[in-house]
Amino acid sequence: MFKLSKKADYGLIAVKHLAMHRDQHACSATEIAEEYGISTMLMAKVLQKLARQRIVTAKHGANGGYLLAKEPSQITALDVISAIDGPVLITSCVTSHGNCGAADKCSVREPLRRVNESILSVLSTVTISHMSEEQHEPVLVELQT
Amino acid sequence: MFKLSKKADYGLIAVKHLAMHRDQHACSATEIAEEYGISTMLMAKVLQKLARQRIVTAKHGANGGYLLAKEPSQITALDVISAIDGPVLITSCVTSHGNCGAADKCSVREPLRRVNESILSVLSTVTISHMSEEQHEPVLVELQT
DNA sequence: TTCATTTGCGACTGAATCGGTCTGATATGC
DNA sequence: GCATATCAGACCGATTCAGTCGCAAATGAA
Repeated sequence: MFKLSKKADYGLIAVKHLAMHRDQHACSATEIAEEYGISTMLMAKVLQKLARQRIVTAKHGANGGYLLAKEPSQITALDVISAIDGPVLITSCVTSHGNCGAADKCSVREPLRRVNESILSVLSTVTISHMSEEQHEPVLVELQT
Repeated sequence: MFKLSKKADYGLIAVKHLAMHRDQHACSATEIAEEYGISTMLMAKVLQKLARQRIVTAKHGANGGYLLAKEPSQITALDVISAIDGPVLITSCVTSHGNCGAADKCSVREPLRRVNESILSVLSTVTISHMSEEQHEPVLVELQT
């Protein structure tokens, strides 16, 4: 529980890799997968999802591969994670079409919604360029308790 | 992914319920379960885990039940969640006995560790009394990017 | 002291999710 | 035309999760 899926994990690795190698050649799924010892098939799938959400752009054909579609500072961890795993919702109650049967009785829905907001805020504060930098300046995130 | 388990969810509901009924009688698992339309068996299991982690205290026997072991302001969401689901780790890499095979190659481990810290910080800032109050004062959480 | 009530704990099951694979189609450069 | 890539969806096995059951132990009340 409360864990990133491996696919999302691989997505972050891939995007960071692309960020470090940009303005160079396009990186193929195979290239990235081998670099980090990850299954080629799986990495390909992850990159496809990232491409569909326009986080990376794909170049078909020989010597093709993937390139970042935006500046690393414009891509947040949340972008990558939700591109791969769908929207980040810490409880099933929080979903737009509230399907939680006990919704009317549930007393923790609203507080959890606020916790969810805070986590989204954390994830969208961290960008790929943050993840590549060495220095780590603290940032303050406002949290509605 | 990135979702609270239902058990953790129920745990928060139960603890909040106990917070609202404290200084009254001890609440049995059955009582709480029925109040929110949750399986009695499952709620009992959840409360047992909370008792084992000394978040609630159990009273055996007839008219027994559970009571909060601490002040609601001293119980954080993180306490409840990790009592039920174990430590909160957003990736398997982050664990103490780093079992991630590609650990040495993995370039996102350190950044994700910091994101994990931030989430822990959010979860441990929100207390049960916060979740019971109506007013929601913003709190600033420091986030190491 | 007997009995109903309630917690404690581990084993178990069915369902859902997840990691990972395979196949085939399509696009592109040489 | 062929090798190299991406694209899309079906597919499977393993793990995890929600929920159940049975039995033991503690406690209060009759």
